[in-house]
Amino acid sequence: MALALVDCESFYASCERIFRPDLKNIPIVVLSNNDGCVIARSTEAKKMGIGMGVPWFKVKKDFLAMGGQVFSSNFTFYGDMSARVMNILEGFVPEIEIYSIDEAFLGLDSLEEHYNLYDFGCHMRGLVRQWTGVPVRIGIAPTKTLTKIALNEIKRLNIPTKVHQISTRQEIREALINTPVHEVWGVGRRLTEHLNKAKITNALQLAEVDPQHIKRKFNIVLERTVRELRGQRCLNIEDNISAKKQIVVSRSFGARVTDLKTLRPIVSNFAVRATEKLRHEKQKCSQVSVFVRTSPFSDQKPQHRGYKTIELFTPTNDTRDILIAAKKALFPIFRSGYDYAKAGILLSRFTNETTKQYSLFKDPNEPKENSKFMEYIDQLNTHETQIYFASQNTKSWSPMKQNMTSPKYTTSWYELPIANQTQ
DNA sequence: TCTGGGGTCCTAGGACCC
DNA sequence: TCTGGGGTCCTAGGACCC
Repeated sequence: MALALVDCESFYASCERIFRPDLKNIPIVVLSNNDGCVIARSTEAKKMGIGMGVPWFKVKKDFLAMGGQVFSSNFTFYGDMSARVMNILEGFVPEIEIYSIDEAFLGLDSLEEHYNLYDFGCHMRGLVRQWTGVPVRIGIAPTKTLTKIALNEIKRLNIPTKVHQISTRQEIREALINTPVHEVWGVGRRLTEHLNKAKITNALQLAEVDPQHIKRKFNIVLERTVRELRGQRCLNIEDNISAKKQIVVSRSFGARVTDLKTLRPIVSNFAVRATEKLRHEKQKCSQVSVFVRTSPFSDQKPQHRGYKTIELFTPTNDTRDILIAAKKALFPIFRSGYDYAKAGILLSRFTNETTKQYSLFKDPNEPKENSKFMEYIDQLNTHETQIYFASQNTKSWSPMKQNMTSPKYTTSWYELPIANQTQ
């Protein structure tokens, strides 16, 4: 029984380094949209004490003064590098679950009898590194929750190969003792508080509680975690990819928005993007929600959060329908006199694109279904937007600040890295 | 001055049924 | 004045993840 968890080391920061060898050993941070928070740090930046998720403005001065290098996020590039890494992993194993942009679980049960899994891991790591430049770490263990712990052990034990397997009772026990309970996968801030009160501070203590008891005192999710820590597999490799249940497009604004005239076109842009994603998933939705909110951090200013859901009688993935619904949802929740900092749209209640369930009460005046129309627009907009809807803001997709983005090295002909340039 | 975005799962409680 | 028992479905909100 063995699974592996492969995770890319400081993924975004590592990506920025791939075509910039001059950044080797230089501290790097990557920022969220609007250059708001730090969302990735290279090892050197972590050593400097830059925390995950800290507001950039709080650490900017010190970080730059110490010679750090900063990047705005370049998700087009990271997404492409991620796909390359996953593609390689897929070639090695029969079962893979792409868990996030920088992590994948691998099912190794059928390989166990043919290979030494540790050597297998080292081999994979080497090839991923050689073919993409991305450094990965690999944790091997009987359950998903334990693979996470195996990964953490790489750091604690300072394992140079960055591959670690825990499989014997003794190895697992040793790892659990050294894992603080808040580092266990599935144990967040709230649960840590409760567990600490019950004198449970490390993973071994958690593993030794009766799972039934945990279920009664907490919930079934934590019960599964306990069983997984004991080596009982509760979570399997889910290779049944995607089938999303909701799609969200939301952004914080670079500058506060106070009037509907500015806000409406922004929300329309979100709606257009969300519906593109929906068509890409080959789904239709029958719920459209819009939210707006002020900044929770400007606590002297009046606060407002608005949220409204519109039901559609007939499931759709036609941008025109979604735009109408978005407008219907936005108008009643918007209030003048507030400085809005963020807005977003959420599509939900999906049905498969091919099934047609018409409402008994379908409005006969609703536009006729014409999927070809959206298909043509998608084709025209594949690489850059050429066709806009009238209610969109065509000048800026969302009013964002973002000044330090690296080139789209691998996805744009105009931004390819140049080799052999004189230094 | 400046604080991300996109997801999942579970549960309690309300609405409704007979 | 007195007002059952058992069930399903849905949703908002909480907690967690990266």
